[in-house]
Amino acid sequence: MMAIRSDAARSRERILTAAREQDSSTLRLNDLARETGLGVGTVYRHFPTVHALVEALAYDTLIRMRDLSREAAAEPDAEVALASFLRSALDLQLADGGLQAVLLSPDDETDDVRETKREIFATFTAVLERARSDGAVRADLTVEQLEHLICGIEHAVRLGSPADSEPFLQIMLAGIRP
Amino acid sequence: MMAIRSDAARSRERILTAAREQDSSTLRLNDLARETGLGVGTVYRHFPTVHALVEALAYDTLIRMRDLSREAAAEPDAEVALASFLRSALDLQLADGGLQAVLLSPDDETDDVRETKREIFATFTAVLERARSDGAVRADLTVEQLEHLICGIEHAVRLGSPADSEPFLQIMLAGIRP
DNA sequence: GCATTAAACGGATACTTCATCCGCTTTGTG
DNA sequence: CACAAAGCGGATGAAGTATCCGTTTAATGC
Repeated sequence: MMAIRSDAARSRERILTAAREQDSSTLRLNDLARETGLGVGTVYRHFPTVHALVEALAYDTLIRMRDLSREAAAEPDAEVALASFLRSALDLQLADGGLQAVLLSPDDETDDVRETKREIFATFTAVLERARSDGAVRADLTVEQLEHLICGIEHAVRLGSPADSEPFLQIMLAGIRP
Repeated sequence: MMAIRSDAARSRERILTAAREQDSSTLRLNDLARETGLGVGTVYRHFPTVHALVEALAYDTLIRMRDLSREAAAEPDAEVALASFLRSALDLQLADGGLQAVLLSPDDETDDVRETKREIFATFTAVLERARSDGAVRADLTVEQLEHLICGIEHAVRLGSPADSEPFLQIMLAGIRP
């Protein structure tokens, strides 16, 4: 059996490196081909769609999110745990412009991404459940709603300055209490 | 001097009518030409860009927003006035998918739109000012921040169901209190 | 009515962007 | 070193975008 070929690994890295210098919302596969000196065919074989590339770019951030989720879940105080989880999620989504799309997409390109997302959502559910039974959040709030709210806050911060991040998060945290 | 020609008025209405049947985020000027039976040149003369068309489509909603703003500002209780203003803004933005872009755009196509937006923001500023001096909202919150938060909530609601609108608004209203 | 002309109309067409296909090249293995 | 299997490249066709200009039409003045 044949391992991953060295030229393919090199091409892949060249594409990812070039893509990291761009805004994920305006990525153009043909442009990356020109910038890297690779053929368009090569770029499209590695990443058949822009979303496949965005997902590959976001994978490191996703792993970081999983790790921070675990840490948040280990926090004894349920309300602190939830706040910590939400702050991490918001910070990472602001740092990685493609993460929101990856988190919300129902179709993951790779099993690694699917499994990592699964763990993050499971942890999130547990943290919210604990906060709920402590009476620290509104009883009717679901994980999906909170996820959407974080995406909304991300959007709001992007409309203004990154400095709005913390005040907006505080407003959300204050607002979700019973 | 020549008034607006009747054929031009008819073409304009045909385009607007056809455009209203579509999602404002996926409007295609060439498609509208085909659907209306008009030439592409005609469509592009009336609306040189998609944004020009979106703005024309949103104008009625914008007028409605201005009227509801005036009503909210007439409310004696400052906190109720602010809540009323924000609820109207959210509802209208959810009803008109192009309104957010029109409100946030710094470049308005027509003077009517510019003037209407100016009045809405002036009213909004006055309502927020009054709520602030009543101690009904956080002292450091600006009009821009609140505007962005409403856009964020709109985004969050669009990610889920319209039924999330009221709970999300409640969370925001609770969160912006001191 | 009819002539005049400014304005509007239409759609061919040039330009840009997107994604595939397939002949050629490179890599790793026996 | 031969020979698959995998990867590479870029010409190319399909799709979308927007302009230009010759033709038509509506309003106005006589």
